[in-house]
Amino acid sequence: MAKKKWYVVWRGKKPGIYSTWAECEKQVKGFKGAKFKSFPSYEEAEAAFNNSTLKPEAENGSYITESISVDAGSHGNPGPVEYRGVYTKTEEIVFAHPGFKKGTNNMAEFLGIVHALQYLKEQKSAMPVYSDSATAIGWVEKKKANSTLVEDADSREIWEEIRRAENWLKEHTWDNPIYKWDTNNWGEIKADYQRK
RNA sequence: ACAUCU
DNA sequence: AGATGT
Ligand SMILES: [Mg+2]
Ligand SMILES: [Mg+2]
Repeated sequence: MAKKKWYVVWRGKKPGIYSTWAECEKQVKGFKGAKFKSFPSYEEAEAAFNNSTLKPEAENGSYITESISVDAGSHGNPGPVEYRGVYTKTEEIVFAHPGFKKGTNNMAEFLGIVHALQYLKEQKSAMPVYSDSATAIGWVEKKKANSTLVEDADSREIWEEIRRAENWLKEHTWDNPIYKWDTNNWGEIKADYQRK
């Protein structure tokens, strides 16, 4: 038989350090997104539990429910695209674009974030905006959508909207932080179209 | 590789 | 299995 092990549960029903697999399993079974690992000594387990930075998939805290979450949907990529924003806490849809004839996933993710900033500025709200698109968040920060989509008759509409959005970003300020939605730890963003 | 879209 | 992006 192997030597005694210690079990750290970072995310489970009750996070903590457990001395038996049975106890650990109790905290972890049926808990979506559970994070746990065994250690050969209590010292190592304690260090790992406290040093949340050196965990397998380090994660701290959760998301802010008082926020807007945006997401894009498409039928093919490139293809017809749309975006929408929801109130994270309730999943209530607060805005939705009817769709563009042809665009890319990243263009629609970008337009969704910008629309959220415009909407929240109008509401005089500084609540955060969540997006699961690292690409689109980067484009908003640079105020430049670096899409490779060729502009033709079908994509002209979205390209014009992209230019309007870039111009709006350059001409306005906002107080809303834009955060990356951590899909791996939190599941699909609340604005997701559930097509996958 | 990472983050997305089908 | 394919495309959009850093
Ligand atoms: Mg998305
Ligand atoms: Mg989605």
